[in-house]
Order: sequence, then structure tokens, then C-alpha cells
Amino acid sequence: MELDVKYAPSAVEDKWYEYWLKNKFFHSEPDGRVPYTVVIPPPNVTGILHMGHVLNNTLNDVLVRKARMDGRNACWVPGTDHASIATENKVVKMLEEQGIKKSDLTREQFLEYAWQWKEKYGGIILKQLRKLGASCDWDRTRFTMEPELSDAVINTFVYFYKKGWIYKGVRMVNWDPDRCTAVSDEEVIHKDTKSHFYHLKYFISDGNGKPTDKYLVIATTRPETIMADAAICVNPADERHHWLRGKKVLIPLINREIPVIEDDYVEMDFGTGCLKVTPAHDVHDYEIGLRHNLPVLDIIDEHGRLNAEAQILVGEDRFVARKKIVKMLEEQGNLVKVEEYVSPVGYSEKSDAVIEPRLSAQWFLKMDELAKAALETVESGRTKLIPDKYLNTYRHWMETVRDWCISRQLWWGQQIPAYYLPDGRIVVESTPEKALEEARKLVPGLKAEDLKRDEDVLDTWFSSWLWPISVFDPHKPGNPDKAPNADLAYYYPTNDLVTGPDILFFWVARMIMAGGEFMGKEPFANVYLTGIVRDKLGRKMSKSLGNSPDPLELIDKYGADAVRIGMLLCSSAGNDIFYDESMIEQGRNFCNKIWNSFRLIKGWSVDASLEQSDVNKVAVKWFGNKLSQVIEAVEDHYSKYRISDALMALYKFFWDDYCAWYLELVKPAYGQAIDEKTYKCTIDFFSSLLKLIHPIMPFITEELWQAMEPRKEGSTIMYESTPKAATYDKAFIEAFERAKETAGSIRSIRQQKNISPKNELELKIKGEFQEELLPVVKKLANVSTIEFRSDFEGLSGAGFMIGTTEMMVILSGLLNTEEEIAKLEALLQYQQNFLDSVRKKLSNQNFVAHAPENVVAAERKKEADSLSKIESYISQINQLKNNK
RNA sequence: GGGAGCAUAGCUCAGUUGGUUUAGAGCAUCUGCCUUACAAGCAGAGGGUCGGCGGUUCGACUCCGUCUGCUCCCACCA
Repeated sequence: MELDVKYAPSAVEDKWYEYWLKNKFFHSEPDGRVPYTVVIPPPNVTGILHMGHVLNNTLNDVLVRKARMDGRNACWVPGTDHASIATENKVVKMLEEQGIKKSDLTREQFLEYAWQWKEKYGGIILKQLRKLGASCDWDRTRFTMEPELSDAVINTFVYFYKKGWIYKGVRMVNWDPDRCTAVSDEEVIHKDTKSHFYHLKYFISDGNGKPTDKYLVIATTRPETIMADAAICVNPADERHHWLRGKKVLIPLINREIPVIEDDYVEMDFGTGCLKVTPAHDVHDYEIGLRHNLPVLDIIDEHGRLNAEAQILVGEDRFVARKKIVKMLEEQGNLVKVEEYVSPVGYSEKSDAVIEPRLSAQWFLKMDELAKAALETVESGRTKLIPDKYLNTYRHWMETVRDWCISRQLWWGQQIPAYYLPDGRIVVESTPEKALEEARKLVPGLKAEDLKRDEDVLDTWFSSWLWPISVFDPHKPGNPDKAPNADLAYYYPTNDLVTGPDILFFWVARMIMAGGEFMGKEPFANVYLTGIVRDKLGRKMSKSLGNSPDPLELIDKYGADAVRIGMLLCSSAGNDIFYDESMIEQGRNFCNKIWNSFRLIKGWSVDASLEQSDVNKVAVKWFGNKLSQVIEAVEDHYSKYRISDALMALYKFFWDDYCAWYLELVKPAYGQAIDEKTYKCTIDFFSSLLKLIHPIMPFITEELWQAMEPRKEGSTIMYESTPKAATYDKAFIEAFERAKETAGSIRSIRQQKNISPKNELELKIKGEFQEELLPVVKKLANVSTIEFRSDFEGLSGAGFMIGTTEMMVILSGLLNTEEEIAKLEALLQYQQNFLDSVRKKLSNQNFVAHAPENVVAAERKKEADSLSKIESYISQINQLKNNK
């Protein structure tokens, strides 16, 4: 079979993925081996593959495949997250397109549509991950809202409720008026936003609700909320405002009378020193309101529109109302001035709507104990953050975390298992039946229909924080005393978690909490935090910017292996990734290089009667040593999670050492055969290389490994063992480097003198050079004879130095003496400068006295070497001058 | 406003407790090659006062201070 000169990935990749699946190579069951466990950060069930997933899952897959080849029982559990807000949104949109309004549906009807939608469109991303080569155990695929995992969530809620850590409270929450739900503090993004600072006159009341001619001025960014004002507040120490004590003022436009109060909270030198207090629509104002017993008047509805309580502008959107009310205030003469103002405004992470602080009844989970334990887990090193720079951030968050608002005003999700009795009392139980039973203990004879279940569902993170436990044993969360099932006992704690730093708090920290609470043990040993994928301009990739390429198109164009390489190349640990398609091209080129090296070897004919030549002998010896050295380095990189360094080491080893040096050395002349011994080694080396590269580039390595020789049905490179490093001769590897340098210098002379690589040259050596390596120089630099001499008297050629050994290529008639002299003089100059700097050091008594012996010895060696070089340059120059 | 991190070749980054010749890699660039595995290639070459200033030290890319620039996290001054 003739192999194409270019590697064509698509057919190859589909073929092998099918084969892997068919043979269930990714499937894991507990056995006697050491487990290596990874749970996927479950992508949104609505999600489609983006570059962040590619990065994440490539790294994950590399680690999993590496562990598998290291002989561990590797298990990578995939799955998806029900993503309540995102999914509900998609379903609502779909229904709207069909002319159906959510508000016209019952909860049950809506959920039916939602499940239909999920079955039809959900989980596409899992199919896409296969294209990337992800070796997940698909038989273990989980979904956070499947019945068993939902049970786990409900049990967890009941557990914490009974423990007293879950409570319902009326709180100021972050309200997303776009999605009509509360969101957690972590889902609010503060952005500096340009707005206006409106200075408004509030006239003092005459006591009968009529304005006097006296007034005070407040400054606000939210004039549309003045109708909800409950007081005006000044700092008690602010003498400018003492005349206001006991006074009442009138809210402009509606003329409602409110008191002037005093509170330390008000900064005297900010704004006008007078603060309008609007308890229903501002977190601090709410706090002040509590302190001063102020009434709470809510004038904004769940959609962010003014309600009837506002009296004016009823039904207007808050931002429209702002514009209109400013105009009205101006007309009424209440507007003093408007300043440009930039202030931090909270936006919903999900909808980008401006968050409305809103007073509502929500469920909370107490965080203090959980956070304390989770902090200890990381500080003690039981869970390591990689890179560790995230430890500070993690600590800070854990020390300042507030209670977690876990209720969401949505339907898609686990409905809170709280049931209200007619008298308002609450029972919390895992099933309606149990709830009724409990309720009857409170009110005998209660009927099922008398119990009303809480309408809200739980925050999605309240299910995904159980993920590393629930994917194995869904009955464990919420039951810390229950013994774990066999899977959980074997696979937990997991080893590595690969995820983005953006969900360190949302997800990772909370998993550590849940793991500690229910398992008494951290969920993972290491958390590898990837960078964030950015475009060339440094912008985060996002759908809205449209700057994210479609990974599937890239895989189609370059192949999955190339895409994996491309992502890894630009992802040094912990740094953000500046994505550039040229990296993927590099990956494709590497595939092609590997492919073509195989074409070369495959084309050779073997002659068993041939003796192994000296050059082949030394080539095999060198590459064998080098292989061990590189394996050692690669293992070291892996152990430090420096995946891109491991890749680069292998990349250079394959491209430079194997292809450019080794294969060039053992390559038989055109039409000739290779000896059997060398051939066998060459094939073994190739096989080792494929195995080393397989975790990174699974497809091409399987293809070539299978093509090397007939393999048994059901065999695969992914279960071959990682090649192990043997002891190696470092000195020999270094000596070989001298041979490479020599060949390089001769090639360089050819280039300068315009001598074809086909013309043979003669080489003279003065000084040390390992004889074993002479055939290497001969073959790679096309040198016919090599002669050791004590001097170069009477020779005409280009000289160069390898270490302290002098060499010369004979160039009769081709030599430009002037040029040679100039070249040597430049080298001499450089060397003399170097010598000066070394001597300066050595003549410094402090240096000799203070520096450690070996350092001083090294300097002396430098001095000696430098002197010998200088001497050599001078003699060469003199010789050239004499020959002139 | 508070905190953290980063600044090394055109680009992306290494540089492991201060001393390994006068700082490395990959890509890009330049020069010469369609040499019978690969032009998605081969051979060779050039390119950096290690962000600025100051300090500690016999010696600083490496430690300390400071300035500048960028990034991220946290944060309710209306």
C-alpha cells in the first residue's frame, strides 16, 4: 500500500474512535489496580463545544491516557449539568417561537416541554467531545438532573435543613429582572458604569405636608426610586445639617412626608452629605431602615418596572422611568445639577441585566463551617491548587464568604422539598409522603392537598457540588453515615480536576465543602486550573463577541491531534491562552512529520546478511541513551503538570533527534538495504516514540502503531506501557553533541562558501575528539577523510573550534584569506573580552575569598579554556597571514 | 477602594535554593536548497542593554525597595 505524502486525519480519527468504543477501552470497573479518577467539569447540557472546553478536555485526556499507559485503572466520568437558568431560557425561547407563553403553562406542562427539549438537543457537547478524542467512560455518563442525582440533591437539602444550616429568610438579594430570579453573589459581576449623579432638592415640610421655602439637596444615581424613600439621612457629626434635626421633608413630585434621621453610615464629604434612604431598593438603605425602624416600600416589580406603589410612572421600565422622572424633576424645579459619574454597577453573569437589589424570601445555606473546613483542606495541602498562586484568592474568598442563596425562581431544576402547612409552618422531607407524615404530627388529619410545596428550585451549583460523589454513589450525599458503595469506595477521592479558574469558587470550593461534609475527605488531590482562552487581542472568547472559532471546524480542517497540539502549545501552566490558529498549523505539521518518518522507515528493505556499520552502531547507541534521558525529563514535566513542556520535549525529540539526526544517520543510500539489527532498533525507537506521544496525539499514534506490523484484534496502543527510562550515559550524549556541532560547523562553512552538500570535504583535527563519533561527522557533513594532526602548518582551509578542539576544513582555492582573517579576528575579540571579564572576577580578592570553591574552580577553567582558544585563534591568524 | 500576579528575542513562553562560558526554546524572520520521507520540508543565519531607577552582595534575569505598564480577583460609599 502506498502512503500519501500528506497525513489525512478525518477518516483515521473516526475509524479509531469507533474501534475504541467498540472494544470498550475507555470503560473502567473497580479492580486490583491503583485507580486514577477524573470527573469531567460537566458542561451545560445546552452547551456546544468551545475553545475553553477543548483546552480543558485535551489536558484531561492527556492525563487520563498517560495514567492508563502507566498501568493505572483510569476512569474519566463524563456528564452534563442541567444549567437551570440557561436551559430554562432556551426552552422559553423555543416556546415563544411556537407562540406559547410560559405563563400560560402549568409547571408540569413546562417541564414536559423542557425534558423534550433536553432529549432532543441536550448533550450535543458530549458527542462533540468524542471528536476531540476524549477517552471518557461513556457508560458512566451522568446528568445532574437525572432521577438518582436529583434524589441526592434533595437528600442533601433535607440533611442541611435538619442540621440547621439551611434557613429561609427575607433578604436583600441580587435580582435579575431579565430572568426573574434571584442569583447568588458570585453570579454578579461588578463593572464600572458611566451614569449620572443627580442633585435633587427636597423641600422642608411645614408640618402639614406643605413645602416651605427651605430645602436640602441629596445626590443620587437612581432618581426613579425616590418614591420609595423612607427618610433622609445625615451624619450626626455633620454640623452643616444640624438645623434639619426633627424636620420632615417632602419627596418631590409625590409630596410624601419623610423624616430626617441621623446615622454614622453617611459619609460627610461624599455627595452632599445627605442620603436618601430607600430600604426596598438598596442594600445599605435596607440596613439603615432596620436600625431606624423605617417602613419598606417596594415600588419595583419582578421585571424591573415601577409598580402601583410608585404612584407615578407606573408600569414604566426602571431605566425609562429614570429618564422621564429627571425631566419631571427639572420641570418642577427640583433638579439642581447633574454630574457625570462612574460607579460600580452589578450585572447578572447570565443575562447581563443590571442587578436590582430586591427584598424577597429566599433559602440560604450557612457557609461559615463549610468554608472553614474547605479552607483547611487546601491549606493543609490535601488538595493542591496548581498553580499555587490561586491559594491566596481561595483563602480570601473562604474567609469572607457569605451565606449561599440557593433558591431560584425557576421551574427547571430540583424543586425545593419544603412544604407549607396552612398555618405557614414548614416541613422539609425528601418525599411528599414523608412530608405529609411529618405534617400530620403537627396538624393531625391534614390532607395531602393542604400541603403546599415551595415553588422554587435549587441553584444548579447545589447539584454540581455533589458531582465527584454522586456520579459514583448518588445515595451517599445527604447520608454521611451510609457506607459508600463499591464504586465510590474505589474511585473516591479522585486524582486530578482540570478546570478554569473562573469557577474556582462556584464549583471547586463547594465540591471541597460537600466532599468534606459527606465523605470526610477531599474530593480530589490536585486541582489544575487552566488559563482562560483569549483571542490574539487578549479578549476572552465569547459568543457575544463572536471571536471564538468553532472547534469542530478546526478539527475538520486540521485533525483532532493537531488541534490538541495547538491548544497545548500555547498553554503553559496557569497562564491565559492567547489562541492563534498558527499553533494548530504547527500541530498539523507535526502530524505530517510523524507520518512521513513512518513512510521513510516503511520503505526500507532489510538485508539480514549485512553487518551493522560503525555509524549505525553509534547512532543506535546514542539514540538509546537519549531516549532514556528524554523520558526522564518528560516524566518530570508530567509530575509538575507542565504538560506543554512535556509536549515540547517530545516534539523536539521526535523532530530534531529522531528525524533530523538519527534517521539521517541510519538512512541507507538510495536503493540500498539496511542491516537487520539497526532496522529493528529503529522500529523499536519509533514504537517507543509513538507510545510516549500517544496521550497527547491519540489518533495518529494508534494509526501508525497499528500499521507498523499486524496486530491482534482488540489490541491498542492505549494499553501499551509507557516506555521507562533506563540508566543512560550522559557523557556520551554530550560527546555526541560535539559531533553534531562539528557537522553543523561544516555545513555552515558549506553555506558560506557555496559548496554543494554533494561535494566531499576533508577534515583535520587538532586536539581531543572521540574516535567512535567520527563516522557521524563523516556521514552528516559528507566528509571523506578525517585526520588528527598536531598542527595545521601548510594547510589551507576554514578553521573552527569545537570546545577547545581545533578543526579545519580543507578548501583549496576556495579560501578568501581576508575574510577568514576577519572572521577569526572577530572571534578573537569576543574571546578576549570574555577573558577580561573572567579575569576581572578572579582578580577580585573578595570573589576568591567568598565564592564557593567549585565556582572559583569553574572560573579558572573558563580562564584556561579561553586562553587556549585565544592562542589557537592567534596562531590561525598568523598562519593565514604568512600564507598570503 | 482593597488584594494578588505578571513584565525576558517580532510573538508565546522556559530560566528550579543568587555563580554552568557574555541569557534559552518553539513559532515567526532572513539566506540557500523542489537532495530519491516530508516545501505542512531540508540546511544555515540574524535577533534580547532580562520594563525604568535605586539598594543588598565579591557577584543579581534571579533577593529588597520604588516608579511605570498590563492582567486578574474581591468590594454596597449613595
